Amino acid sequence: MHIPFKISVDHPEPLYHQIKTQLKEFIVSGYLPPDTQLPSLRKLAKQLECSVITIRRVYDDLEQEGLLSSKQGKGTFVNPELTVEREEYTYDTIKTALDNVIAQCIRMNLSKDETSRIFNEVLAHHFDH
Amino acid sequence: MHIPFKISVDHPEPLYHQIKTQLKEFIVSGYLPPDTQLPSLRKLAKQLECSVITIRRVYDDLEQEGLLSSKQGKGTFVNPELTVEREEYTYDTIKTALDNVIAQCIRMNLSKDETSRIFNEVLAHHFDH
DNA sequence: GATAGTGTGTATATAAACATACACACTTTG
DNA sequence: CAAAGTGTGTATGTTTATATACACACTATC
Repeated sequence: MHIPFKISVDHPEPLYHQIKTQLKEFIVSGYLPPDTQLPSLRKLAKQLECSVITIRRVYDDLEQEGLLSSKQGKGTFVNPELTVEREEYTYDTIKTALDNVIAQCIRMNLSKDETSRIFNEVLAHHFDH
Repeated sequence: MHIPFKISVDHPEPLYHQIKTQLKEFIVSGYLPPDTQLPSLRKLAKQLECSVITIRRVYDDLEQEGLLSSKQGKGTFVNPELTVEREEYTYDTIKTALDNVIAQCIRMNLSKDETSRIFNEVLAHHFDH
């Protein structure tokens, strides 16, 4: 299957971290429900144009955190017994991200109204098409 | 002088990049106007609890980009001849940041209304106190 | 003029991120 | 059953980020 990752090598954040964060979001949101089979290490590495080790790091980390379950010869699945506080995780994640952006706006002397204007512009662009 | 950097070692982004980005924002916004003297390498390294090399990298990079001007024995200053398209830079920077957060919201299946609600909550918290 | 403080040049070292490669054990497919 | 595909173990190597250290040239202060 193809997962719509949005990865950038120009991003200052390490690749493995970008992939891990997004994969986690797909899982927690329910986009990838429990028992869903993920692409193999080699397939995802190829899709995202990176090495198998990088993907392996992501899958290992998320297995440690209980989100994934891997079996040799079979593949890697979203943990069937996964239970997450979806709303809490979602809220905390987005709140933290917005906190950082708004701190950025303040550093750049952007007014509250300007901030809202840009936000609503970007929001409309993402949702109304 | 003391600059209100917001740096986190837990952040997945390299230190030098966090510092560079924020310093650039302070300059472009006018918070640090042209001809302002910045803290010395050693002072800022001490303030931010990192090595001189890291700060040097930031100052060197921003000097390459024309935002800073360094002179041996004197110090580092915001380039007196700095001209930036403040509004364009500000808009592009914030738009990109919000683009990424809203992509995150979509990955997590957050609705448009929920997204707006959290945004306005965080915005109020930053501006109304 | 001596001292303190400034940036600049340079070196060594460690840790993290990532690539490439090989081999093995296990499972699935034809 | 052989081949293809899966995760697991392991190794080597390169690049990036960062730390620590030293020395030098220049400027400012007392």
